[in-house]
Amino acid sequence: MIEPGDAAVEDRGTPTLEEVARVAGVSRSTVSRVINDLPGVSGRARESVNEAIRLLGYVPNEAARSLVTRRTNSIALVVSEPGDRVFSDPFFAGVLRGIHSGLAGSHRQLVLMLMAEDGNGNGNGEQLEKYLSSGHVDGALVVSMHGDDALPQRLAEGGLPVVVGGRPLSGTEVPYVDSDNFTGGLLAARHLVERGKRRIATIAGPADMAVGIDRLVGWRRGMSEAKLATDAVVHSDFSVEGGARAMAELLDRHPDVDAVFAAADIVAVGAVRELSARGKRIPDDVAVVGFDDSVLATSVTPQLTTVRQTVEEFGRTMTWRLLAQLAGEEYLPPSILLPTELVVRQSS
Amino acid sequence: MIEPGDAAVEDRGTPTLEEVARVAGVSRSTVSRVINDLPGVSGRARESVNEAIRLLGYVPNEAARSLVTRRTNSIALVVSEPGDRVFSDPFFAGVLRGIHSGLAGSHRQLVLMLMAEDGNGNGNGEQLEKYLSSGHVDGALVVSMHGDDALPQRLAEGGLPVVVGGRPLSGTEVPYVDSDNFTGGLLAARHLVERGKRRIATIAGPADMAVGIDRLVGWRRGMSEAKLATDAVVHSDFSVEGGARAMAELLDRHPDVDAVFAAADIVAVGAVRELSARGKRIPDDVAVVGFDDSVLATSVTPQLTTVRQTVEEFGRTMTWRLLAQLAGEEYLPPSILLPTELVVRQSS
DNA sequence: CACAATCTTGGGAGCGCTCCCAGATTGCGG
DNA sequence: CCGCAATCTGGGAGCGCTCCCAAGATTGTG
Repeated sequence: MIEPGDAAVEDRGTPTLEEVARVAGVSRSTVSRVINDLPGVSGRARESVNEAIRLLGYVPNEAARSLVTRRTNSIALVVSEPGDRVFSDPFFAGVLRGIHSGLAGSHRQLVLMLMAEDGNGNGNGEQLEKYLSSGHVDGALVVSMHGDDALPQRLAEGGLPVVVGGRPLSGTEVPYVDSDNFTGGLLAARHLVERGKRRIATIAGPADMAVGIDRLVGWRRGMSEAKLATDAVVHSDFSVEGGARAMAELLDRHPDVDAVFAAADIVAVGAVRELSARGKRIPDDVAVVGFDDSVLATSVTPQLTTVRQTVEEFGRTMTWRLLAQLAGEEYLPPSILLPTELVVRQSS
Repeated sequence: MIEPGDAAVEDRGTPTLEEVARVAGVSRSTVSRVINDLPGVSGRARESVNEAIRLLGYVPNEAARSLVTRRTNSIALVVSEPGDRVFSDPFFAGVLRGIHSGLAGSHRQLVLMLMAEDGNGNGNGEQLEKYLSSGHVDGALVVSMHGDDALPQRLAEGGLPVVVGGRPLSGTEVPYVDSDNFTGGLLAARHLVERGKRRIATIAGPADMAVGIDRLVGWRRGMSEAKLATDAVVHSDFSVEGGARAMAELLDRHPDVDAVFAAADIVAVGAVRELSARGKRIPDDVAVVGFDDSVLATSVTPQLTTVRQTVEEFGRTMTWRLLAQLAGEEYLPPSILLPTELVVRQSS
């Protein structure tokens, strides 16, 4: 029996593979095999190695390992937003939780990188790109790209496995994960039609983001199905104020509006506020449908009918896709759409 | 002049120090000196090395460097919350932004680690602790510890530089950064007294968090100064509903309350909602003061008088403290309190 | 019982870098 | 013109690990 205090065990700094080998009475190679769970080790050897590891509190030196394997066991999460907006967004919180849960058990670390501008228009994008493409991480998850930033494309071309969250605007080879925003918009429109509404407006998201476009297009499809006009459209950013402003504009331009599909719950909240301010009853005068099914949906009065997307699954799926690619799996889907579903509450 | 395409430059994979040396016509050592900005290199040598680096697109291999220097150039951000709550919290978003900005130019990466439980009560805390104390990161920032988790203490004892965000409940040697919550509470109380209020209540934060206790104690101090009673106290979690419930309880128990200091804006929002529901006018019947000066403060009606804490500075200060410690600076303050100030708006 | 096939094991080489030390070069006063 | 310090440069060793290959141990088979 080996005990701490044995001459063989005594030691100064962090234990190395070599010392584990000495204590276990085997060679470096054998210890390495045990650690990496490789075959070709007798039960006896395996046991004494594990015992020695426990005894010494040995933890492999990642740097040394990384140096030879050319893997870093870390992946980057690139967030290309000023930070404030993203991080206070419940959507992002859910995605992050999903990523974390998707990473559990994979023995990989998450390196967080914000793409920021320093106020002089100088971003850290170049530096970030260099870092990412230099083998510091095994892969990257990129979320909330606006417009058609070609960063993911360039990274992928540089040989780095990349998965994008949210459909990129410009067609690209880079795999992405997204909610089925089109179907979500479609469901919202159909639902409002079924409710007997005929003058259905929408407050769409930003016109330069796929998430805005896709939901709008889905809504249009639903309207066309019912042979209804699709002219009551206003774009807004994702904020309460934006939603309120957009609602006001809609009411001014189309006083006969009897329903509105807002591209996000937060926008719907603004719309509800404006409607209430104008004395419109919800849903009788104007029905409202949101998108996201975030906490907001159930914390306003009336509670929102909304299109649910499973944000946590979003993050988990991105992670899964990336890890699968890293593992060299074949026939992986280039992109993945996650289902959305309608949740009916009081506002419609 | 060296050109890409020269025989000396041609190459297969990622360039190494050695190749840069060859191209530049100097030795490994000289290149290393240039890269690490060490003295003792002639201008001529330095130039040709830089030229070669540019030419080859050389980026140092962090693993190799880390292996010998025993530094990783990365620090951990440990968040010990279920994730959802923290990440959707604007406070945390600001802190994260501050950390990021504090890290800018330091050439260090942020490794994000969530302390999560898997629903069976099994956390990843042990694994996380092992990882952190095994030299995978140079230091750690730990935020939102609840109660008196001894993780930071243990990490610090293990030799890892640690800075905690928010005063730990139990006394500890670990340096921390916090807002001056005591003074914040004091300012709020004094302000309400000055406004002529005499029956001033408080909705305090959780009794097991320093942030809750300190603000409460500050309020008590302010009340004592004015010789006012400090019995109208109710604790609440940081949520709108909690705030509303707490306000209801206060009104039931002390119908004569004419002012309330809420330990957070989000709680104040709940209080405002409850007050409005009961037909109380703000600030005439009951004045309200919040804490944080988050976006909430200005997005409710009436806009909140609140105690401002500079969240971004919070994160930046944590980072600074950690980096300074890593740099071996002496006479560093064990803990740092950031000033809070009163922002008067409509609710008081 | 000899020999092949299989399973285990150990040692060497080398990943790309930093750091130390010794050697080469230069400057300058005696 | 030499000596000695100051400046600059190069090579070796080694960080802790993985991976390859050869050698040893064990088992099976004619």
